[in-house]
Amino acid sequence: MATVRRERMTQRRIAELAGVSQATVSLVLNGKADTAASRIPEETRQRVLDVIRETTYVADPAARRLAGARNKIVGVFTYEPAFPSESADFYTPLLTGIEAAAEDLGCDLLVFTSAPVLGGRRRIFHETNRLGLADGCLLLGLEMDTDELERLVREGFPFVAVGRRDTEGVPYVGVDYVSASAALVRRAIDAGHERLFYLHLPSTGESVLDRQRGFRLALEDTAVDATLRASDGSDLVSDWTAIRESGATALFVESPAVAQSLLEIARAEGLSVPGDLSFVVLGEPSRPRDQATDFTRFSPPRTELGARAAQLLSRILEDGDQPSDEELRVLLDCDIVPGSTLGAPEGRN
Amino acid sequence: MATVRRERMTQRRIAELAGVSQATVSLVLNGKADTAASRIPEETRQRVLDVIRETTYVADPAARRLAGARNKIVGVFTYEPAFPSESADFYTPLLTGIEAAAEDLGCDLLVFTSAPVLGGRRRIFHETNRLGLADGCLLLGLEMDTDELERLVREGFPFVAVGRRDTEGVPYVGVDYVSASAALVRRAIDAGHERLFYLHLPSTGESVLDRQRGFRLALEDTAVDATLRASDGSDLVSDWTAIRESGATALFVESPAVAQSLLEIARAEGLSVPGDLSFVVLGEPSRPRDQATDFTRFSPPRTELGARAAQLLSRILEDGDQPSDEELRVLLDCDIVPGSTLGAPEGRN
DNA sequence: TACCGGCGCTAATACGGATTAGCAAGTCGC
DNA sequence: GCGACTTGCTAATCCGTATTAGCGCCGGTA
Repeated sequence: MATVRRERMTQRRIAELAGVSQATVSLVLNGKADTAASRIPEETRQRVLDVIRETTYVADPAARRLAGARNKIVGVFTYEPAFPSESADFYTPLLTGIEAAAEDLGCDLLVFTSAPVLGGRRRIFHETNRLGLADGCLLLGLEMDTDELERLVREGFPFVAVGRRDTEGVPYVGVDYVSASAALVRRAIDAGHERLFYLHLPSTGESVLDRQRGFRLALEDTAVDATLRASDGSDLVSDWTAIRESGATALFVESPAVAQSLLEIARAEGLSVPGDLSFVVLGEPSRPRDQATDFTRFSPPRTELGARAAQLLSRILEDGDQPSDEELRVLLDCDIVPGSTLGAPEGRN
Repeated sequence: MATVRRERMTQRRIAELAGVSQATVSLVLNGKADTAASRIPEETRQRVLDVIRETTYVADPAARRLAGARNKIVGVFTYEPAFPSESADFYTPLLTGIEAAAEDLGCDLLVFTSAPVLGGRRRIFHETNRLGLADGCLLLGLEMDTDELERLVREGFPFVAVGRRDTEGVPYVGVDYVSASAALVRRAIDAGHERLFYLHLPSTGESVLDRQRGFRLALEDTAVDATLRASDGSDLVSDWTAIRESGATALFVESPAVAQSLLEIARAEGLSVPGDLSFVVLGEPSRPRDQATDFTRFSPPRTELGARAAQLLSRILEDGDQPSDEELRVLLDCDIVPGSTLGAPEGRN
């Protein structure tokens, strides 16, 4: 026999029922200790709270937001759709961390799936963007639009990028790909390789550039020879030709999928791995198919990345102590996975 | 030399810049053809639009929402955390479909990660629930709280459950587990099995009960003997004992993980599958480990499930024609995967 | 000339909650 | 007995947008 109440509960109705004013209800709910709220006696407070409990009233978040209050809503913007299988393995661990942190912090996640694709990439700022509903925002993606980042900084909208960003004033939690890449290159050099080849992605995203930086860094002050080549994996045959012509004994590949394909080509040609050719993957294992081989590689702590980013954003949103400049730009260490595709060169050529 | 504008762009400022009133700006942006908006001449409209473009103004979603407009925000409530690996394989396909549909519909997703766990399960209604921010909500989970569903119905909050629900007035998109389960049982019977065993989950969730219903349905008017037993998989030894004592030649198991474990036990005891014992899984393949075996099973169209649910919700939210009662309660067909674990009984006992 | 209707717009208000200034009544001090 | 202070609350305002009633003006009509 439940009465159908079509009208929403509001503070005004709560106030009527409790015999107080709307302001009092609001004060009971949000009042800081040092304001008028402190002057509301326990008895009144309880009366209001009782009514709220009976009516199961909850404040309208839009109204709160409009009035300038925080809502504990964290925006999540992904530069590509997050769930489809192509990108799922990239985003899922991040989202796992973000979700866990959000749950911990009592935040909801607003996923901006509606962002339209313009110029081949999703845009944050578009005519119906709903960024403003969130208290702040997490940005995920291999590459991000510099203009948009700058605009966010300029407008003072609180956000944290997942992945290191060059853009000034952008808070981020990233992975130290420079060190991790350099460490892997040094392993190869230590194993005796003198001629390396790096097949990297054509992107100019920070993480891609960082890997190249690390790669070059490890070569400094050595006599080791290296060839770099950009490839999107669409013409593996010519990639493979270039690799063989370089005479490299150790092949670094950024894309795990490409690495797997090249490995299959190598084996098909009768090469032994790592005897004739060592493989090192400077990318993140993703789809199961690419995990068929236990590549020598690194393993970025993606779940932690997501969680740390969410926590950083939450700190930025807090009223209290603001993170220092260093705390706003965090790099996490990347584990090295020894794998089985890096060995000493057999040096028969 | 970007001037630091701390203040947000508003319609009022746009109005000043364009030399019109705030109302005009709003009308230009949202005006329906049959209202005052139709009387704004093209010239003025363009002047306003120009300013909007220059300033890259976007409306504050909170204010829009407060003023009664739709926000194109679809709430997503999961009864368990959605991303962690235990449940990822259940939720991910659903979310894939939901995300795709949401993108298509221009909606954002509000994931209620903050819902606190009370009494072993997440609660929709809690002191700080932000359901109201979304236009409507999708509910995901194996089991849902009937009281909460009833309350949603009573309050007239638009929502769609993923999975069939018994609760009256609940719109859902579910899977026809009854038919799919019955079909698998009939296959077993057709293969010559006369003694079946069904190890089902102890849950009383609709999908779990539907499988039992389908199981029993296929037995009607047959002489086939069947044993049902609830198990949460924590005591496989006694489960196994019960199975063997029943003399069943075909074993139906709801949990893929439990099925895999039992299969290993069976093989360890020297039983051949499906020769000595057929296995049929009445559950959804989830973790990779459980996909080690090509079980005879069904395969619910989970991605489609998510997409259809999102689309249904969107229709409910539309102003136009409301879905009929039948359209509010959709059951999708479930594919049967022949697999390799169901065969004719060798009947040597 | 007085009236009517359409045009182009604006003033005013509603939405629900946060916040501040301040009112009325009581208490205290002297 | 009067001011000062405290207590317990409320009125009023603001947030940014959507929407409706309606104003002033103009051309046309009777």
